[in-house]
Amino acid sequence: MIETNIFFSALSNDVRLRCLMLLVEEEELCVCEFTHALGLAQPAVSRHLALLREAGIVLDRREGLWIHYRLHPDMPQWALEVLQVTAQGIVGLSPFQDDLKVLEDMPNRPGAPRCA
Amino acid sequence: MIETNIFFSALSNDVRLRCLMLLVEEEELCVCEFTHALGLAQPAVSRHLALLREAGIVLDRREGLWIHYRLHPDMPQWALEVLQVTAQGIVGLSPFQDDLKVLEDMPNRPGAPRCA
DNA sequence: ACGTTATATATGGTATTTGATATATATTGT
DNA sequence: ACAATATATATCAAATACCATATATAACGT
Repeated sequence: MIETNIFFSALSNDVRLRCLMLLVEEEELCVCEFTHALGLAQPAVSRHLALLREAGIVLDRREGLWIHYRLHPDMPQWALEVLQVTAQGIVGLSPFQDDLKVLEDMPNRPGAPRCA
Repeated sequence: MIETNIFFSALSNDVRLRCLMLLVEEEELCVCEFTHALGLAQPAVSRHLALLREAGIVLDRREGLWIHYRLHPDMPQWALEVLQVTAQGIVGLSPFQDDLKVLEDMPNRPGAPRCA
């Protein structure tokens, strides 16, 4: 990822920022976990994740039917720090706080790293 | 400032991000310094600064004919950290690096805190 | 090969953002 | 009161982003 305007416009949408805040906390998530946590329709989530992927902010990995997303390991250090600093600042606020709670209560999570 | 989408969409424009990166380094600048450093028309700069003001990211202060802008002191800590981390990451790249150099070489700067 | 599940892409309508240009406001000096 | 300077706002066309809905793809089990 190179262009700062693409990076920040990616963060400027609520749905995408909520997805990223979840990824800062949760390491790796599949689409069904995002749709469950955010309470949004699958095409909406998928389209926003596609934009994050094209921006180089997330990386996807297919495993059977599931596609797992995580923060892109090649993201510049400053961009990762922006995400982490933002998460520290807003993770206690709505709707981000609720998203995490809903995700943790989700039944039958696919890969489910247990949330400490 | 409260809404994350307003904050990040403010940063998603090149002109505004360049203004903010200058403010992270320079403390306080007036409009003529922005227009000189960025090489843009006054109305363009003024409108972008207005947007930053409405978003609560900068604060303006009139002194005679000049209007000085600085980072808003009431900005949430995490937002300020986002700006600082971003500056550390990109201040060495174009066009941000050049903006600073052009500003330092500007003749007859108004308040001009000398740049260390 | 067929159905099912998980995810992706396409489409169209509407709203927002942008850049360029013109005009307005506010302050100072005379 | 007038001119000059610094800055702000208004306007409009073009581009972009957004949401909702419909459709397509890809992998798996039978």
